[in-house]
Amino acid sequence: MAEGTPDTELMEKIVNLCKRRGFVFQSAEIYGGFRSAYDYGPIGVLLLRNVKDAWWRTMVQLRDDVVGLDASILSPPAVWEASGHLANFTDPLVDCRSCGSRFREDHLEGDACPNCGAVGSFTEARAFNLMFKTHAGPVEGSGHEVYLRPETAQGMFINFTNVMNASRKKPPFGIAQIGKSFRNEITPGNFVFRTREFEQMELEFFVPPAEADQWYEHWCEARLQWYLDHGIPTEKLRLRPHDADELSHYSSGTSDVEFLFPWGWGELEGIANRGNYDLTQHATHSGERLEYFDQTTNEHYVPHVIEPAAGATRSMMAFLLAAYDEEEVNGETRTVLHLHPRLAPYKVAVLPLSKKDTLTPVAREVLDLVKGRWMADYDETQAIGRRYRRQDEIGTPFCVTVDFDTLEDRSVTVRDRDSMQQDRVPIEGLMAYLSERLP
RNA sequence: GCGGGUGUAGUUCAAUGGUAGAACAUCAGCUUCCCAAGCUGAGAACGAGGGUUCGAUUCCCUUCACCCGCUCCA
Repeated sequence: MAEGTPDTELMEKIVNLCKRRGFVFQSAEIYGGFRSAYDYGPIGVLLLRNVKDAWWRTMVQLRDDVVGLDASILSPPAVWEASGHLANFTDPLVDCRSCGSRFREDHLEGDACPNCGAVGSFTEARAFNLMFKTHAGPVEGSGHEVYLRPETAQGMFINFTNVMNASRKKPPFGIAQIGKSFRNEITPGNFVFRTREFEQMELEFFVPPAEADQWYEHWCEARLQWYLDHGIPTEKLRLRPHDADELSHYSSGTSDVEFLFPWGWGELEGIANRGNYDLTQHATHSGERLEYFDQTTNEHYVPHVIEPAAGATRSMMAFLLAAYDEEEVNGETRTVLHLHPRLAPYKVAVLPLSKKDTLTPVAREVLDLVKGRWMADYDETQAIGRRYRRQDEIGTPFCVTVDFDTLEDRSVTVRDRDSMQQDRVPIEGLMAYLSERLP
């Protein structure tokens, strides 16, 4: 597929699969649907959770210099005044009175409408703030306004000293958070790629100012590698440094991790060198000192921040797209998700060869054995081949089949999703067999 | 929000101003059944609201949603 040519066929297949098998549903579908909101079904919630768990494992569990946080979604205006979001997180929009087209004022060059060519036809610019505003308490009015956070990052900044004191960490160290954020996007779209309610996986990594550049490089490499390690092929992934005129108001350097979606390259994650902007802003506005005192040099300093900020929901979509495959098997098409085992919704499916009562007790015994350790599915309806296909379609790495020989030899057939190879394994050795092959 | 397109079972498609068909999928039954097998049977749809009409899934209006552009950035 040539770059820039939308592969709508693949997109439709993924959207259908999501609906059919229970990954993703349109929100409020029975009421005609609610724009830009999606519900994650029985399989989708597992996949999304596995993406988040994989991130947390890499970023928190396996590091001794990162701790976690779960900050509130509702927050007072002061936070967003300090962060700059009230002033800067807006799009100045103008309409052309002549043809009705709408543009961002800061993207226009000159006074003539790019659409119809009318000169001087623009309305006054209206500031469109992307933050959702609501009211706390019983009285609606100014003074009771609160915002839904448009990013999780500010939670880490305003808890900087709390976390540092409680965890006894010192720079370089990071605070990680996974959670929902909300942006009143003018134009959501591309399925779950851009939605008004979405989930982020963010790290704020606080470093001595002199080390900022090297940590920025570190995180760019580390984050790119994370996607490769979890199954995104190298030709569909790239790191793209921002041009100077693309940089956010706070950033002195930003690179995006981008995935080649069916409609073109799209951002999965932004890694930003934010300098000391955030801590300085909050220190100024709150009057609190947000600094670190280095005992070895006897100096106070405001740490610089490197921020890898990833989208959980759009990453999930990227993993789905990358894993999707159709293979010819005996003249039939096999739809299979080659998901990384860590991300697969179910790790194991237990399939009694026949629905006959004689096999059910053993099959249940095997299921009970496995499900204490891994998410497992159980399927006994219709032909065995069909059941293999069902599991292939949702990316289950291993199918365990209980047959009539099992009653005699206490062994089961374990079938590998990718190679379609089968091994005969004693039930007593099944957990050890699977442990060698599953995370 | 603007321009263009599209809304019919779970999915993909038919047909029609007068009782909406199919395929695949799903469910039940039969089959000692290891790669979407076969046979029998079942459930299941005109996005929502209004109008025109004796009668609207079909024509008109409104609305909601999706897709393609403008835009956006996790």
